[in-house]
Formats: sequence, C-alpha cells, structure tokens
Amino acid sequence: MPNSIRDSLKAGGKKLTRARIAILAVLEQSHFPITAAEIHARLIKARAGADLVTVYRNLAMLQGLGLLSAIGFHEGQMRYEVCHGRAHHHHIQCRGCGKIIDLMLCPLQNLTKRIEEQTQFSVDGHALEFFGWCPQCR
Amino acid sequence: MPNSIRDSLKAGGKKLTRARIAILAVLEQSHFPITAAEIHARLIKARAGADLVTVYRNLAMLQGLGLLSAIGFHEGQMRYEVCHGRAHHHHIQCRGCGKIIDLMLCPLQNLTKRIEEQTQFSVDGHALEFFGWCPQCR
DNA sequence: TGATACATGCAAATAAGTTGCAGTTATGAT
DNA sequence: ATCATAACTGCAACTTATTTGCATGTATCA
Ligand SMILES: [Mn+2]
Ligand SMILES: [Mn+2]
Ligand SMILES: [Zn+2]
Ligand SMILES: [Zn+2]
Repeated sequence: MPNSIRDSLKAGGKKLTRARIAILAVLEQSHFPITAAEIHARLIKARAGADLVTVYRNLAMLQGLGLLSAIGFHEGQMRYEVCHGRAHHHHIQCRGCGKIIDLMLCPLQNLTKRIEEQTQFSVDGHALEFFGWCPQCR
Repeated sequence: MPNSIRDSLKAGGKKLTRARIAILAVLEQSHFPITAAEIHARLIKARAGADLVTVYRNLAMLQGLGLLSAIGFHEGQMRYEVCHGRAHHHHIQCRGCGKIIDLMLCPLQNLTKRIEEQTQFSVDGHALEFFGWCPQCR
C-alpha cells in the first residue's frame, strides 16, 4: 500500500485494520472497476475473508477520503476503482460480456467553464462512460 | 401524444392503454428525468393511478422501443426521460438539492471514432452527467 | 499495558426493481 | 356489434443491492 494512502487514512483518523488492508489490496490490484460483491469474493479466495458489510463500509469511507471513485454502468450495482495516484480517466463497457476497459482520456476538462457560465452552477465533477461491443462479442 | 409515438407503439405491437397513455403524458410533461416512484406519484395526483409495477414495465418497454432513455445520477435509482423527438443532450445535478437541468450539448460525437480505433470496440452509446452546486445551494 | 475511539460481524431492515399468476382490456377480424 | 386473442394490469411475493443497530473485538497512542 502506497505511503500516501497510509497518510490519508491516518489524517482521517482511520485505523490500518486487517480487513481494510486486504480490501485496499484487492482494489489496487484490479485493472478495472469492481463491485462490492466481487471484492468480497476475492477477499475470501485470498483467505482474508471480511464480511460484505465491512466491504461496503470501507468503500464508503474510502470514497469519503477521496481515495476511491464509484462508477455506475446501469447494471444495478456500483463499481469502485482506486483514483488516488492514478490519472483521471473514463471507461467503456461491452454490452455483450460486460468487459470494461480504461479510456485514458477526458474530453471534458475545458468544458467546465462554459457549463458554469450557461447554468450558474459550479461544476465539481462528472461521470462519463461509453458502451459498445468488444471484438469477441461483436 | 405525438403521432410518431403512437406509430412506434403500434409498430411494436403495443396497445394504447389508459395507464400507458398517462405514463407517457407524465414523462412528456417533465422537463428533467424523473424516477419510477415520481411518475407513480404524479399518476395518483392526476387521478390516473396505475400500479408502480405497471410503471416499471412500461418504462422497460418504452426503453426497448427507443422512446425513453434511462439516466443514473448515483442516487440509488434510475431516472427516465423521453428521448424521442428531443435533441441528444446531457444533464447537471446539484449535489445539494438534487436539482437537474438540461445541458443542450454533447462533446462526444466526434470522439467515437478515436475510441473505436484505440479499443477495437464498436461504440454505440455513452452516459455523461455533470455534478456541482446550484446558485441556491452554493 | 491500558484506555478508548474506531472497526467488525451478524442479523435485521430498507429500498429498488422483478416475476408469477389470475383476471382485464384493447384491437382487429368476423 | 361481437368475438377471439394477445397484450396488459394489479397484487403479492420475490430478488438483490445496500444500510443500520448493536454487541464484541482491535489498532493506536499515551
Ligand atoms: Mn479505470
Ligand atoms: Mn433532459
Ligand atoms: Zn473526465
Ligand atoms: Zn452525448
């Protein structure tokens, strides 16, 4: 676990528990956003079993610290990905098999000012996901 | 109800029922995406009460015909908006009061080709929502 | 080694959305 | 108009994701 994550936890008065370390390890090893249930399953496989409710509570806490981002693909559940220390990016999901891959781009950075002028909102985030068909499912 | 919607329904072998007409009326009158529960509440107010499950079934059917789009703001429920006959656009939601307003823009149209080259996926849709604070909540 | 605030597990609750089924209705053909 | 039929509806029950209450356990720091 990166020292900067340790520091964020400490700064937030959070403890370095066995379950929390294992959950973060699973998240850091995943190359795409995963669900709470998937995290739970990987914890069990890694003999670091933690209750599903502990997974949910840690996901909420880590989001609160800004270390994780939650992503919705309209699947009926959320997916989570470490954002700390990674470049801002987006994803595309295959409508056939559900495969998700990173898109290391963001076409929205310089749009914010225009939206703020048009709407009088202050913009502080966005969600962007693409959908389509992967080569295997096409 | 526009004739083009009537036609889509007929083409899909769907009937013009009292509940369906009322649900479509609620959707067409809303200026922002609404939830199934909100549609249900408005039906009751309009003395056109239909069961919530009928609302869900009609929402799924209308999406299948391409007349509605479903939008997720990470609120734990979906929102639905008529897309038929309206220009493609996106939304911004206030993190304070939940207010949603239209953004009549889309910065993604010409990005598709680039993503298809990079990923080998064929891209057929995207979800884009902005978040921020409205003037009242700021 | 304590004290204590934070964290966990289990069970129960909540909430969105779905499904089975029996009865109802729109539709278009007679 | 009446009829046959496929589509539709309401109700109850179900599924699944996520949250909450509470008693017990543990990391941290003095
Ligand atoms: Mn990613
Ligand atoms: Mn809109
Ligand atoms: Zn972005
Ligand atoms: Zn768009």
